[in-house]
Amino acid sequence: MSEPIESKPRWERRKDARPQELLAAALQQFVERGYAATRLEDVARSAGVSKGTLYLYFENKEELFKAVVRENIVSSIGEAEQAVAAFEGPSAGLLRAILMQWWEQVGSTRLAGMTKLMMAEANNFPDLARFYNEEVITRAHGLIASVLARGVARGEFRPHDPQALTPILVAPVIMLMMWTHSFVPCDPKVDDPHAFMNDFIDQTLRGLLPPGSVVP
Amino acid sequence: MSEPIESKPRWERRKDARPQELLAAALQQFVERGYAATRLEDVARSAGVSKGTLYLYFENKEELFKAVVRENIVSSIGEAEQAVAAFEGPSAGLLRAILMQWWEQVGSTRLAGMTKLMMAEANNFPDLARFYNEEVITRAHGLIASVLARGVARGEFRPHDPQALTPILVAPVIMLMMWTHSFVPCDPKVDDPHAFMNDFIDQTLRGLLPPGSVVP
Amino acid sequence: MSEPIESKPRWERRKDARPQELLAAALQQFVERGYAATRLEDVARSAGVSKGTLYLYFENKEELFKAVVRENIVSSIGEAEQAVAAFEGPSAGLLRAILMQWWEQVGSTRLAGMTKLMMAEANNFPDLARFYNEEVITRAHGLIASVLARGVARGEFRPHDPQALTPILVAPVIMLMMWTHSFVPCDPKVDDPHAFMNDFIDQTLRGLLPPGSVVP
Amino acid sequence: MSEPIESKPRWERRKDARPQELLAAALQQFVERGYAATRLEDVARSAGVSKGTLYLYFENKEELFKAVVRENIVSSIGEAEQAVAAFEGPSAGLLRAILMQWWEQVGSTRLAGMTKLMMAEANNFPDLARFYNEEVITRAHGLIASVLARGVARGEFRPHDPQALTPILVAPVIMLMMWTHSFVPCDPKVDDPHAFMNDFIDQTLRGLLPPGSVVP
DNA sequence: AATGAATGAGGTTTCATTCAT
DNA sequence: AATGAATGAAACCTCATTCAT
Repeated sequence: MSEPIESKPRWERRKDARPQELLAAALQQFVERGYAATRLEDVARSAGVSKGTLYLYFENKEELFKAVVRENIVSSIGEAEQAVAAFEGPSAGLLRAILMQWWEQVGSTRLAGMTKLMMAEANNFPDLARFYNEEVITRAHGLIASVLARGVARGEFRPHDPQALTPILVAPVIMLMMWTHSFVPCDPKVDDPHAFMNDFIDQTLRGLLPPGSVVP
Repeated sequence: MSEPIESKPRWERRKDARPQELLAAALQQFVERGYAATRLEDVARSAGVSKGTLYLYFENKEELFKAVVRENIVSSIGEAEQAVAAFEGPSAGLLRAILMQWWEQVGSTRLAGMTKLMMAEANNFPDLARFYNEEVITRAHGLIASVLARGVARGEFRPHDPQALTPILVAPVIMLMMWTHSFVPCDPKVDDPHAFMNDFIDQTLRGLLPPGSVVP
Repeated sequence: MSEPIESKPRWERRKDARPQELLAAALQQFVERGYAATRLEDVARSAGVSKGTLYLYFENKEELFKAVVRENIVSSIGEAEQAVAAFEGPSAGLLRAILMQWWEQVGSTRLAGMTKLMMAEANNFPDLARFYNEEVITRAHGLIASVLARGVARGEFRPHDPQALTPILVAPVIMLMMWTHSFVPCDPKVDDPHAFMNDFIDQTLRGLLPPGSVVP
Repeated sequence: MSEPIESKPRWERRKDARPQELLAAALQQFVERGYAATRLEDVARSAGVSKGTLYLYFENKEELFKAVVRENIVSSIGEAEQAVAAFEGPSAGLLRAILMQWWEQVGSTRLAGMTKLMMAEANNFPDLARFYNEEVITRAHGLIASVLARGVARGEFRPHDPQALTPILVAPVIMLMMWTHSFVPCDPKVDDPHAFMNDFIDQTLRGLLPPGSVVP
């Protein structure tokens, strides 16, 4: 919708550019409507080509979907991993920074739609699920867990098993993304994502206070 | 009693038992395939009846779905509301009880699939989303919020806005349900839901400690 | 199997044994909705019986329809025929009286619905059409034609072939009936049937003036 | 020209010819079976295409029907309106011409079946009825009324209200069309439509003679 | 390489008809 | 005789996929 129309004249498109344009159009449709409800005709039209052309590049709807997912899971996790490694200072700040960055770079962008898409369709596309799990989820969890472990090691967080706590800790961010792409249109219970993130981080850090400390 | 010769009737009259059987079959199919992908014929066959019979009991697919939700989920919430109203004792215990009950009656059963389904398809079925939001989400959130408010009022929880904290607090349970019906088959990161719930509740209650108290 | 070889005329079967209520209910539904759109369940409910009961009395929908038509074509034409035979006075008055009576006793009553029904379904039920044609149309036309012939014989109407003029003359009354049961709900172009009838008779009588007379 | 070996393609591309072919097939089916009873699959097969193809050209059954009406009937009325506007000479001749043309272009063709169909099914398809009333009936009536008004204005017809007389005047033509598609097969009372039309027009014009004139 | 007309299987819903009770 | 639960054959419409151009 907010995507500017490609202004290049049709006959000048380069062969190599085609698949990218198709994937971009498909991404938008899939994110907007889900897998089943996305009509290939809409994808084609939104990419400015005919339905038949899609089949020149992708065997069928399923393969197109898989290609979309693979293409768009270019995790910016790598950067985050480096940022964590280089960070100096209190772990609470690190955790806050990491989560806020996540929200800003992923959760509040179109990529959040991919997350929702994956949750919604993982069951129907097991190999995609495996792929996504390895490339994204496992690494992201590892990153969070490493921050937790750092906090524990430095005595800033209460002792706990970071691997176990990570999914719990991460859940609200993911839910916020999913919420935005599901129920918000019919009832925006969570109308201020920023406030949500702040409250969430506050509550989380309180829960991590080491024993013996006095609650502020 | 001498058994008469097996006459193998073309069909059987089971007026009273039917609705329950149909709802059970529908629940299974919906959870397994999602709303859009569930074919009424499959529901019917899985209940051992013909397609037409479904329409004797439910006006259409949407009403069938709503009936499944009402039968299984809404009723649970009703019980929980009563349990909360009748509860006496510390709010931490109440919160723990309510969340555990939720997990046991919904989260750990097939019903969890309904939650995942709704998140996945809410976008494409606004009427369903509205219904589910009103009948389930709003009521469930209200219930949790009331427990939080109770804790604040009794000085057991730190002061906060229960309406704002509820979605945050509730997120891990929902994520656990969604997880179960999406990525768990390919990588059971959360392999012990019970431990997950305990850790989650522990972390949550820690986060709710009132200011000035000493972290245990 | 127990069907006697003797082929009794269909429309004389067990007339007295048939529940009049079923036929009455069916008549109303057929007139209101037409053949195809009438649901046997509605007929049954409106007669206060179950769907199955209908099948105890009528083989199927088609036979029910035929029975309804046969039952309700009790032409009051007999009376009219006698009235015509006994009439003394100018033929214009006779024609006016006959047409007005037709409108009042048939056209403005529920029987008009039967006329429309027959026109609409004649093609799909040829034997009914034949039956209706013999019992109603032919006799009614004969009656009108006899009045025209009387007028010609007495020098009151211009010379013409009554058999040929009758369908022309009769058309507006029939159209008025059909109109009432088709387009009037969406656009009551003919909102005053009485005025319609008066204008129609006036125009008709003018058209019948004998040559040489001066138009009033 | 040597005919190439028959390759028998699964289907043929005929973009330009298709709509006409489909409309022709639809007209035939609608007239033959009625609106409700016409199955789009039959229309398709009768046009030599598949069900889906129909939907490439027409949004749904209703739009297909409207297109048939527009293509065949509405266009005729347009021509007639122009003919009336351009006509010079006595109004009796105009009226005769217009009615005869109507008979020849619509009444005596398959299109007459559409008129019958609309009368038969208007009740059950209010949208169709509204459409037909606006596009056909109102315009046709307006046309006739304008001719009557012209005759009155020129002193050729007796003074009267054209709006009121039109439905009366038009009835015999419509009845003739309906007749043809209902009872004629079982009893061709009206066996010579041309004679019918002539007698009808004669009778009508006689009825329109201005006061004081001498009946010929 | 690209098109887009054509296909046809598949989905929801309706309702005349059957038959166990 | 009466019931009404159950059936299943259509009917409309959609859309992934194919293929002649």
